[in-house]
Amino acid sequence: MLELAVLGLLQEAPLHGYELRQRLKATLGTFRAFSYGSLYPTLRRMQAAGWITHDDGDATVVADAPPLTGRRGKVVYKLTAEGKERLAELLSEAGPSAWEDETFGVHFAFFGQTDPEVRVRILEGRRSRLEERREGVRTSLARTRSRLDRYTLQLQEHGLESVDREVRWLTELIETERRSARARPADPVPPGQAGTRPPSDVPPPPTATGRGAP
Amino acid sequence: MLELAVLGLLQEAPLHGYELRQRLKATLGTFRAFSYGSLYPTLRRMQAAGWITHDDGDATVVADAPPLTGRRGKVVYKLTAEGKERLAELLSEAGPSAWEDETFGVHFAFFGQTDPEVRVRILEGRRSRLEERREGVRTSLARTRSRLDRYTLQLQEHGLESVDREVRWLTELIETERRSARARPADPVPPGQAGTRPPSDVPPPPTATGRGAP
DNA sequence: GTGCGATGTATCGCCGCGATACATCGCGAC
DNA sequence: GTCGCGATGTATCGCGGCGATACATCGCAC
Repeated sequence: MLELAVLGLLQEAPLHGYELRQRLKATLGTFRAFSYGSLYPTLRRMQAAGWITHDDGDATVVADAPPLTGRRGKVVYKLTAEGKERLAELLSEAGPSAWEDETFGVHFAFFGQTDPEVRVRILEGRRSRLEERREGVRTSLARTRSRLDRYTLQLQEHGLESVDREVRWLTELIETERRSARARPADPVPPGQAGTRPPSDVPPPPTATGRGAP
Repeated sequence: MLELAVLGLLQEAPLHGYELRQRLKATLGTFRAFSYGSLYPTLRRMQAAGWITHDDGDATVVADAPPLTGRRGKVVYKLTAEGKERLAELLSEAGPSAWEDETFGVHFAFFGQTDPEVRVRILEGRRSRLEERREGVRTSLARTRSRLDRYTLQLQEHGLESVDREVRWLTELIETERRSARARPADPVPPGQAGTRPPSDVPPPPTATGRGAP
């Protein structure tokens, strides 16, 4: 989760912890926090796994600075070759691990680096996931509606409408993806491995954000 | 968090673990899971704290059943007097602890047992919280819009619209609360302590759910 | 020249989640 | 009539994220 986010961000440019967190907030802030309390341990884990290296800048340069004060240099992280492989692997995943509530946002944020085929499959997966849930809530709501507290009901209905909204959003996105896939054929994974391609040239931006009737 | 949810549910009726979880899903399912992995430890903690007791039903009744098979009776939990006090205390809180993302839903779900004054303050607190966040995202979006990836942008905008939607929802709810407060005066906390009252008679249900233009 | 807010690295304890294990019960298929 | 299966029921474990917190440096304003 955080792992994917970090790999995705470092793919674009080497960063140090603080900056990483800023980007995290800027990119995913609407729905996810990612405090240092998870970031640093994750970085440690990833380094141990060999996905990233820390090219720790100062420290060596200012080697004659008072070592007792614990002179701390910025620790700049960047991807290793294995890290890039790992990223490609994560980005090519199109299963539940990509469309569950907690993960979907992160995967979506890096759609720019994701294979078009995978994009569609993830979007569809999430949509049917949400549709399932919606049906569940709807029926359980129909059964218990009368017995329910006024506020509980209101909460339920607000949640239901949120889900509805996201389903509509996803449907729009899927259609857009389909359209640009049709406009750009000769893409159905000709060479060996899929998902490893970084380009992901943005398709003709179709004016985005269906500004229609909300 | 879970603590409040459990207290709130047990206030309505004694329940055992499994049932408790069902209710939890039914009441908050749209936005919160609450697996057994948190439920049982919480129940344990709450019992240790003295908020609840388990009137474990069977086990004693069928005392002659083979004890080696570990005959397990349903464990029915119910509130103690201290538990009721604790619940009242939690329900009377109208600070950030009541309107943050994770907590708001639970507090709202038990608005039926909450003092009308507190209800309004929580709703307003949440609303300004969301408005703050919205402003933050909006400006940061305005600054970086051009540099942003197509998908990141889309994600951001969808998030922003979600926040907008919730703000509108809250505004509606606040107005409704205000209206029923005006219709039912002589309520501004006449006796000693506030928030301790369980009645919370539902105000004249104003046909709910603004079925207007969505 | 001093204080304060942004930058920067890091840890700690808490809490919730998903997976899993295991036992019982009621019911329909065969 | 029994066999299995899905619902009911209690419980644990490890993982990962969160908020609070600590502490150090830097640049700038007053």
